[in-house]
Amino acid sequence: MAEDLRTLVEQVKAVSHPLRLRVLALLDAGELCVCQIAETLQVPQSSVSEALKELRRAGFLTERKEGRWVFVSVVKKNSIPLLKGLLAEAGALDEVLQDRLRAKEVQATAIPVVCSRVQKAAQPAPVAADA
Amino acid sequence: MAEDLRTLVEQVKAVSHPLRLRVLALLDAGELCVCQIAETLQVPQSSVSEALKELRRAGFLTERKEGRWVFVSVVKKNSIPLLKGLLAEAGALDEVLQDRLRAKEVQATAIPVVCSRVQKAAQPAPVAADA
DNA sequence: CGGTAATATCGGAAAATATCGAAATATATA
DNA sequence: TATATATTTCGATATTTTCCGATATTACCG
Repeated sequence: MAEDLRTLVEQVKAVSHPLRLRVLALLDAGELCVCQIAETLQVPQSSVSEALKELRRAGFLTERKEGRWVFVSVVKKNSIPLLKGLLAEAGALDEVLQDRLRAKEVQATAIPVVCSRVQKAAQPAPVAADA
Repeated sequence: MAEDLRTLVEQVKAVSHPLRLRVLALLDAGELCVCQIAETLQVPQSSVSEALKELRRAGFLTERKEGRWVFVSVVKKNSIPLLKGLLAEAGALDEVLQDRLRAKEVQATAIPVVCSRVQKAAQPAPVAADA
């Protein structure tokens, strides 16, 4: 529960953005690490990182570090009525359900493989051979 | 219930703003006309009008016209989980409760008086007498 | 240590939004 | 019709946000 209007507005702002809401709704189905999110949603890793920063600031996430991986998940949402209502709606959306299916697939692959795939995707462009 | 992510984000955006959220929370306590809102919150009437426009677009308001006055109120909120959660939080905030008290006071005055007061407040500045 | 892998932060140009006075639109009433 | 009144829309500026490649940071490994 927010304690003032300013805080509540900040929380709302945190989810008033397609990627951030998508990430939140995705995580509501279970924890993922940053590169898994980037791969699932097919967006640059830095964008995911920034999205997570905002969601964290709003108090919507908890984290668990495992080596260099950061696993993120949604806080117990009953403590935040706003989250409960929001995720109830989001969880019913096709796009969100599809993201979750995609996440399942991503999870079937070993994390280091997923991560390196995300790194590769960030490369400028593989300038067709120099031979 | 929003039917896609884009729509849901638009709804969230509509309330990711101090004035808009304040107005929504205020109206949750009962209908008011535009000038009553402006007077209660002590903000320019055009700002209230713009705030209402966004809230309307999001589907959060219903209107009732009475002469030149427009009375606005919040839609039945159980149909929108997001609203339910949000207003549950907002309704507990001091600032919102105080706004509602102020609205009660404003409602004790006849509407035309309130409206003209709001109009006056918009004047540039009453350049101290010409006698 | 040096190297590599995962994540975070920065830079900064483009796009979006906020703000509020002024002008335009209704809607009354005389 | 003319005038006043309540609300909406416009205009123009200021501020904030978005986006993502490049770079920094952190953590592990040999």
